[in-house]
Amino acid sequence: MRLPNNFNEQKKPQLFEKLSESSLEKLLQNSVMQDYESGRLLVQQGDTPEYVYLVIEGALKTFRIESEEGHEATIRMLESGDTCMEAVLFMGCPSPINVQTVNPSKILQIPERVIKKHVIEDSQFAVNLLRIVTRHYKNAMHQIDAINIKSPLQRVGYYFLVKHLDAGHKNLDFDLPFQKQLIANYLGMTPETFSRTLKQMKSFGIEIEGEKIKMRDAFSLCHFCDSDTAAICPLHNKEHCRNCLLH
Amino acid sequence: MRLPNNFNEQKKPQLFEKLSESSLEKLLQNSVMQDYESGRLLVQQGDTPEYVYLVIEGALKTFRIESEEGHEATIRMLESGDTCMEAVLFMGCPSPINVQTVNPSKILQIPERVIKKHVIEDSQFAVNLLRIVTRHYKNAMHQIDAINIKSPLQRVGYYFLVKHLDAGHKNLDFDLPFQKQLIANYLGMTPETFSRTLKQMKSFGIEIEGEKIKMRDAFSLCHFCDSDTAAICPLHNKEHCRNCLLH
DNA sequence: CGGAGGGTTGAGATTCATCAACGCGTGTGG
DNA sequence: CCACACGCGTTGATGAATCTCAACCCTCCG
Repeated sequence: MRLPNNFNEQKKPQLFEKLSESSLEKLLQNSVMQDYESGRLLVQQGDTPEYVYLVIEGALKTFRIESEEGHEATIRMLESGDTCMEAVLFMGCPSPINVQTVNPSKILQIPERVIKKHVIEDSQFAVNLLRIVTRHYKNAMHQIDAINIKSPLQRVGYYFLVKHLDAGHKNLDFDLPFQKQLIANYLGMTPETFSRTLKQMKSFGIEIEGEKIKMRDAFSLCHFCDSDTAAICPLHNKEHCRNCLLH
Repeated sequence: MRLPNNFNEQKKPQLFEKLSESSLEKLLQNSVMQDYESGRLLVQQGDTPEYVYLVIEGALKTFRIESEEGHEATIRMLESGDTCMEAVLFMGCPSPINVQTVNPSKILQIPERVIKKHVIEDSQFAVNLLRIVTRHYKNAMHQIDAINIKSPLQRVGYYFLVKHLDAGHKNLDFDLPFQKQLIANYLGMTPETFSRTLKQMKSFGIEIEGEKIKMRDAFSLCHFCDSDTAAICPLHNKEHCRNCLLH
């Protein structure tokens, strides 16, 4: 079992970060690499969790379904390098979420037992898990307040800001990593309102062409910043962010 | 530093669960017990996290504030035995949340350094933290789908169901543990709609008198159950839940 | 060429927030 | 002891915002 080189070179907390060779080997030896077609349901609400899923290539979404109408609420959207179900393993209950591929995907699956055993044996691994789960939790908190108290415009703006910082703050262009329907649902709105909101973004100096996003300048998205995102932004407090609400 | 006896006798995952005497002692020796009046702000968005807070008596809420209008989004409401800021410690960023007392409270504060060091030294403690954080995350996921795809009636119903199961499924009566404003905000609605929704609950056999909730029978709330809550319900699949949407 | 899926646009309906007023219980100060 | 103010909860009328439904365009693909 081998992973692509420089698979771990990302800024997000990673499952295998700083693990010793032997520790990593133990995990990989008991894991399975698998290919899936797009739209494949890997986990259903109510299933007992069996694996942690690590996306090698492709994309997944995790979501909940309401029983009556069948409406979906997207919890997370995962790209290459992301994991899911690590948190669910430790909840001690059936899975509260569905997991589904949204593209053809290559997935590494690590069995539940292997993970639980390894947490006890390797405290670095435990810390990695803690970092990952808390990161998820942080995003969830942002989602909650976004849906509760932010306007659609603010939600899209904040989403763009995060994507922009992810892409490196020097790039004034970036791509939407998922199809618009999916992003819309993740942001708690219909595709229609998402589309309408995108047009409003023009007045902030943001041009949208298909999935390409182009910012007029590096400060176009400052308007949507908040205190815990400012801490990540390399422009914060160096040159004063023009529209920053924090000032 | 001593804790009340049988402080650990709860079904929720607890910070000090299964710790050895010496391990527990190390934690408590470096902690501070403090009393606060109601309404005291313990942590602000943007602060660097300094403590984990364990509620001995009283109540806290954690919430986020939107910059423009000052609207609040409640993330969690804590009672005696609950902790907060454990997750934030491992996010590696300024606190994304505010923490405030909603009652006069007695709080045990464990410094950040003590926690981080102890996670490495005692893997049982690491697992405890994982359990707690994943529990929070689970609740956050429920909040997200509640606000996204559930009607106010369903949100209140589900909230009641959880409180009912918390209180022990044999009790047909239980109390609202917080003031209605707060619960309303937690559920992502105004106090007005919360009040109006409470009246609708009567048609499901739920009587509300002030903060007292009285269920007509043990199945009154089955209508609001979902797959991951059913796993906790002692009535599930024994006697078939009458209105259960899962069947 | 035709169909399917994603995205956009428009018109209408619904729902919840907003605003305002009131009742009620409590605590306070004259 | 009473008057009053205050906070919380409730109720009603109004309006705005977003969802819904429908039609249309586009691209991709068989």
